[in-house]
Amino acid sequence: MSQQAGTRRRVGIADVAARAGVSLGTASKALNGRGTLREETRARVRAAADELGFAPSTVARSLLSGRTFTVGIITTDSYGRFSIPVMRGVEDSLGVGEMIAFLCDSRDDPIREAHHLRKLLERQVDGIIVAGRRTDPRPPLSENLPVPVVYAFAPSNDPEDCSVVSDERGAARLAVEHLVKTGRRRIAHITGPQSHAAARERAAGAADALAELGLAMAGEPMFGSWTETWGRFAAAQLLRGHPDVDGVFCGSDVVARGVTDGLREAGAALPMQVGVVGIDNWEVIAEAARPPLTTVDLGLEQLGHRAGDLLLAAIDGHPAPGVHVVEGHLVVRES
Amino acid sequence: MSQQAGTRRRVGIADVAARAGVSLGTASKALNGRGTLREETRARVRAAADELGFAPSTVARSLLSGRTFTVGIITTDSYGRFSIPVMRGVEDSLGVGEMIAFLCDSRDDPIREAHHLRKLLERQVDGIIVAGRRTDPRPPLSENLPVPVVYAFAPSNDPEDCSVVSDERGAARLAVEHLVKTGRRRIAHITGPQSHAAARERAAGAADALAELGLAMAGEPMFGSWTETWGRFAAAQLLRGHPDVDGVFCGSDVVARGVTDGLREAGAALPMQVGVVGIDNWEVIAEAARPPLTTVDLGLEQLGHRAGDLLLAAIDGHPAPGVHVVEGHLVVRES
DNA sequence: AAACGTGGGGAAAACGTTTTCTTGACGCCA
DNA sequence: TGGCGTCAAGAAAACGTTTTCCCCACGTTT
Repeated sequence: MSQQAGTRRRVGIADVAARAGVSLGTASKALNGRGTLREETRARVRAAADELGFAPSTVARSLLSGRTFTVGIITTDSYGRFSIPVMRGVEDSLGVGEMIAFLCDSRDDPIREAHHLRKLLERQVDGIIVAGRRTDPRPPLSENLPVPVVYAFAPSNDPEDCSVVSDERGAARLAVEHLVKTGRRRIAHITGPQSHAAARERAAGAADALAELGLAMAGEPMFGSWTETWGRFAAAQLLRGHPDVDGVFCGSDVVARGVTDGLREAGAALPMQVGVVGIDNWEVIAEAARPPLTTVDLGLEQLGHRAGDLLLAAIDGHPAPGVHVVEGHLVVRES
Repeated sequence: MSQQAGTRRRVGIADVAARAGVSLGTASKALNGRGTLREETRARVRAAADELGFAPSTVARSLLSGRTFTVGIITTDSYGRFSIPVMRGVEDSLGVGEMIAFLCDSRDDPIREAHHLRKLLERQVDGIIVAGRRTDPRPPLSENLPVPVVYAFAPSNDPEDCSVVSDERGAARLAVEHLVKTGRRRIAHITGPQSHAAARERAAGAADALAELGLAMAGEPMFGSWTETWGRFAAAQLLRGHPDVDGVFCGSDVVARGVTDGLREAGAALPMQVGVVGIDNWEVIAEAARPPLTTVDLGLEQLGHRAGDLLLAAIDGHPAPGVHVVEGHLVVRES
């Protein structure tokens, strides 16, 4: 139990072998369940390992096997609302395979990204996940990498790469269908900047869903920014142009929150007169809104989990190139 | 340039040596600037390495040196508002030392934490950073670890450990002083649950600062929860009990945002009649408030950076046990 | 001219595992 | 009784570096 006072050397498998009175190789086999050994011998080795608190060096093991059981996660926004749940899902998925992840924050800087990539390859990671903060497609990491790569949230613009994305159009459809189901008929759309693929996709999805239900959107989609300020402003403007609007689908929870405030302060009764639905399920925003926001959860954690699973499969030699879509789900609150 | 079509083996230093016509050891010395070699030889080896795209295997290097140039970050809330900037700072600090971090999310579960710890030690990390999501002291990771540990944000309750914390009382002081400087005299405090050390410390700091300025707090500190709903409710109640209040220091931006809404809707003119200051500088909250929130930034990224620096120093044999405090700074907006 | 120092570079050990190959003992069958 | 198959375990190679030790050739000094 007690450590020798002097140099505290790492206890290696050689120490275990010596204590159990067997050779080095035998100890290895005993601990890994390989080879043919007497059960009594195995037990003796295991006991010795326990007594010494032996933990095998992953480094030595990696050197031999060429596998490190590590992956790299390169994220463009560590701060982000989006990459965090994705990372959480990834970690969850990797954990079952006894893998562990290196975290690299590229901060949207290609130079930092290249630097991180080099570091990861030097460390011989078994695979890499690239998590973006916007849904817009991004250029691939590099050509001819020696390890598999999975793009999460922000897909690669090479369709041969493996990407996992959220179902933006489906999310818009869920939101619109909820509004219609709750009796809304004159539905407007207030969202973020048109330069963002997410805003465009959600607008298109909403238009499609409305059309299929035989409805027309109340006015054109209102593109602006992902801010509450824009939501408030747009809501007031909307009410002036379309006083009879009874539903607003917003491109994000932040916008939706601004919209609820804008509508309420312009005299609309929420949720009776106008229903509002957002996207993101960002709880600190959605729950504090008045009324608390009904919203679509994009399932980012599942997305990350899926990305991890796909990467593990690719590492095991079963790559699944192409774009994989993860569905979201509606979270009904009071708006 | 072009790869041989067959097995794509990793290019090792042996390949470089062969190409440069020198021995393995010489190649190593040339690339690492060790030993005494002719400059011409060094250049030849470097050229060969470049042509082959040689990248040394960190794994092999680690095996020999016993150092891996990796650290583990164990965080109790990957989702979190708090650990993210901390991690960002840590990564920043480590990057200059060519180190890289493993990310482990313990989700506040001691079992997961122990599991992650084991994984990290197996991988022979050079050090560990533990990042919490609350400022309350936490039990140390484990006794007698073979690597240095630095606690960030949530300190260890063993004062012999190395912890880095934010200056909660100082932050409260900054907020109160700002209110006083802008002419407020009847200042109240609305904050989160008394069970949180952060709420208690900030309240104590505010009381101290007011006392030093010869003022008394308007009423007792109002403890509640870290929500907007509580902020709104408390603001209305405050105005009933102390109609002449002209400043509110809030324990967080979320609470402060609720307070601004509550005050405004109770008829107070902001920021003329009542000044409000928060803590956190959570931009999405603070900037969307009306008026945009003046708040104290706790300097979490610097905190993380500091933690990284301290860990690197400890790894280099210069530990600095004890509690290290990082100062925040005021961010003046319009409230 | 012999001894010595030094610059330049090679050979081999070391790190801690896993895995393959080999060896020895024993039992069974002819 | 001899040969063969099998079970158990040891010996050694392998992974890709770094580093120590050693050697050789050359120039300098006495």
